[in-house]
Amino acid sequence: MKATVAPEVFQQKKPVALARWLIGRHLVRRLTDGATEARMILETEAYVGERDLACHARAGRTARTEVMYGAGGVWYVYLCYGIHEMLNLVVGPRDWPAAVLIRGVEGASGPGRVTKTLAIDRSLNRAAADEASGLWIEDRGVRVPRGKILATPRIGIDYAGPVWAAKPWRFVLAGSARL
DNA sequence: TACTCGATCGGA
DNA sequence: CCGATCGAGTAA
Repeated sequence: MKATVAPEVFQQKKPVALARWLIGRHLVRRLTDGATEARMILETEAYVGERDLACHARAGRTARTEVMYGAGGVWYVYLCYGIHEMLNLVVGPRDWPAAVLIRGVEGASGPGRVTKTLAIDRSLNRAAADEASGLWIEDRGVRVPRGKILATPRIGIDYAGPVWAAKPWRFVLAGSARL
């Protein structure tokens, strides 16, 4: 079983639920030589709207965050620490900024490693999550029991303050990453 | 235009 | 524990 996930799925106003649901789905990349590589998603984080002080959209609409204000189903890729490309999937309806950070896939733990491993960079920013862009999500029928998905606070966002830093919006397939 | 600080990682 | 490395956001 293999099915590209339709963009509408990511337009639901449920970033946290979508972040959890993405665990067990596959991130699929088509390389320049035409070959495709699919890796199961093992770790994600949800960033939820302008109120969420950990979310880039806390600053409102800017050149960088504009992509998050579009309808879900497109990629938001940005450079972090001047070194690492971070891959996010924009989620939620139009004018409601939210995204899910892909923090880990099979064989690559950590957001910077995910992008490096799959040759993902800012050229994919604002691109649709479909086969035409060369990077998309598939549901290959893997069933992940709810109890196998752990929820923890998000990583590296202490600047957001104790309330937002404590939100359990990071999801990890049990045993696939450190807590 | 100047300055600050990262949704991280690898090496000491 | 620390340095790398650069662009977005903010203040001026």
